[in-house]
Amino acid sequence: MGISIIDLAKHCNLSVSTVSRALNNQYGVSEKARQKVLKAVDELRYVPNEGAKELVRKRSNVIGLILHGDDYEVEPAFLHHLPYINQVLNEAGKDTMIQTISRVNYHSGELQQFIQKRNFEGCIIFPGFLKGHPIFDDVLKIKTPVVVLEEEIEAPHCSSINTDEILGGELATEHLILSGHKHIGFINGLGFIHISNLRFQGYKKALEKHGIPYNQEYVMESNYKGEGGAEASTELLQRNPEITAIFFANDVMAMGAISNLSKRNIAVPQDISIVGYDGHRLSQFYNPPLTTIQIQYKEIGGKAAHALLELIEGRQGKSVSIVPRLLKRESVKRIDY
Amino acid sequence: MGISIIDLAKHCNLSVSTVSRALNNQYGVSEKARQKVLKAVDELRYVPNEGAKELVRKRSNVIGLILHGDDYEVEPAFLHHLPYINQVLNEAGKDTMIQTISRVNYHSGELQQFIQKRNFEGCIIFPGFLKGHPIFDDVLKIKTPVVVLEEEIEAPHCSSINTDEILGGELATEHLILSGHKHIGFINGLGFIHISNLRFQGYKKALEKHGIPYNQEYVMESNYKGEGGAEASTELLQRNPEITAIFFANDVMAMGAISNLSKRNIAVPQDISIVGYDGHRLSQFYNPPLTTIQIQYKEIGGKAAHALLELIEGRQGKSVSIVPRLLKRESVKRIDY
DNA sequence: GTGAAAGCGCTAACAA
DNA sequence: TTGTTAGCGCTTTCAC
Repeated sequence: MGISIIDLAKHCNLSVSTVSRALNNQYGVSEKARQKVLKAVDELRYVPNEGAKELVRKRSNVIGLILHGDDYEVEPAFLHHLPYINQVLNEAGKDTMIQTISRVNYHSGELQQFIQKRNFEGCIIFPGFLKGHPIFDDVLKIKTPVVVLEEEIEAPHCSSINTDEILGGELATEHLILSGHKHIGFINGLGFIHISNLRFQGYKKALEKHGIPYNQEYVMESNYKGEGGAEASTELLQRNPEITAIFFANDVMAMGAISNLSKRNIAVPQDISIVGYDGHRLSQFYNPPLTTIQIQYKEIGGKAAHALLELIEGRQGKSVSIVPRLLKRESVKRIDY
Repeated sequence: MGISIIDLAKHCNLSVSTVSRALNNQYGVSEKARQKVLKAVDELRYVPNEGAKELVRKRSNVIGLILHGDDYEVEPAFLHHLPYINQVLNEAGKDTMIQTISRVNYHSGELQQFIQKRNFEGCIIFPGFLKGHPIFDDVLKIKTPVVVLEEEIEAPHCSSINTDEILGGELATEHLILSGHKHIGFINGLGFIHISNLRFQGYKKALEKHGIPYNQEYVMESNYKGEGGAEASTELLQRNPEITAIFFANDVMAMGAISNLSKRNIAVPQDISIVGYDGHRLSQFYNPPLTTIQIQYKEIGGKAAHALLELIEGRQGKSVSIVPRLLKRESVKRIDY
């Protein structure tokens, strides 16, 4: 293990405490001593051991990033936020540690263990844990600051950052309505996932706002996967040939559906209009470029990181709502009636 | 800070060292004492402080994951490997810490600093740093085990995991040739990125193997982005209308191109055949499903993690080559001539 | 302005 | 089998 503060002190003919003070920019160090220390740091390539600091200071400067670790066949949602969050935290001088937690085999208390083990100053729980997952009970039991992404939580030591999913569903559906569509299908993701319900609510809200009767026949539940989108849309259109547009609860299902429709010579947007949800990086290069709802990953990441920093400073938790944007592209056709 | 080993010892009427031994499953502890300790751990919810262990053991159990941190407009390549690597490492009992390092403003010695600061047992350098980046010089200067992804490096304390990119380029091009294409364009990514050259070599190798003369006019360099792929393919086809197939050095450019061609009523694969590279998760749901070269992210991640674990155990570094696979889908048309 | 010394939580000699 | 103690690298009283 490299050289320690003791080596540094010897090299400078100073006491350890003086060196420590110089290193931490504290008062009560002569300019001469300070310079001597700084010079020695350079010469000896001294790097302070954060672990040792942590032990005495009782704060670690480490943030735990809690990801689910079950299967990555489906693109894990956390990947979109991760780099942005990490970058902001790093810039604020925090180090980040990834903790993979099982969605299925979680045992109560696991979160606390991870926090204590590495003495996390706070943590961020990434999307992927279902509402009602025991990890959220554990979050309420502790006092360590926690920021939860894409999930509501209320406690003084917690903040949550949520996209306004209802608005997202509404924007998507309304865009279809304003483009002249009357018979609009909705293919939702898994019903037990919270955001599915919100996006669904948005769909209904838009219909109502524009005086279009809600038809249960036009709604199907799928699985957020490409194949699922393809199957569901096939069935939906077969049963309801009058449908001219479909809103999918995520981009992947929308893509799966378009790809599949195309094989059967049903063209988008000529024969049917499609709106996705997520604003996936590749959606703009889809064929046709996909109209979708943009989730603001960078904004969410930044706000999440700052919210955590605030909690660590001692401020009260809050709930932040992020406004999604409609990205108008080419998968929707304007129709006259 | 929770309860310490001293509290535990008092609670058990045992000495700290006995408790420590019991906790670490060491010999020389009576069954009775061990049980007493284990029970107390449960009751008091004792969680050992890893930082303190680290200090005395001089090994941290922490792996540094080195990511670049400059811009994430383009999907960062590291995201694909990250969850797999992290999962294997976590399962092996290692914790992982993310360190974001600038590609542009790197100053020599930065890597060592990060390693010493948190006492990393080893680190993994993710793709994104160019060949010749000063971080690789630093890697050679240290003795801490390092695994480098998608970059060659040779030293006893280093291992590197590389996709056989030449083979990838060859497979892609050969598939086109075997489908009857003679005039095959290649749209490469940025020339100063190492993998670009390798994929290009693979392209030439396949041509040569099948006796098709290499035509420099058929090759263009773009930027790995969707718009770039669109522009380059437009120009390429304009200048060389006899081209019937294009191999793109990544999926995103291929998608950008297809989307753009489609607007101009050039259909894939009817009018032109396309092969991408990467095996992006969404490529199978593209319209049409994209024929591409699958990079084995999971395999690479797993091998990288294990390679690092081996280095930490004291074994010599090695270089692992991963074989990419051709995913035959529907963006290539078989033509007769 | 500086130094001596205690102590953070833990492991690992060494003694008993 | 158990206990005592030194010490990992650092910060922080408390004297001087």
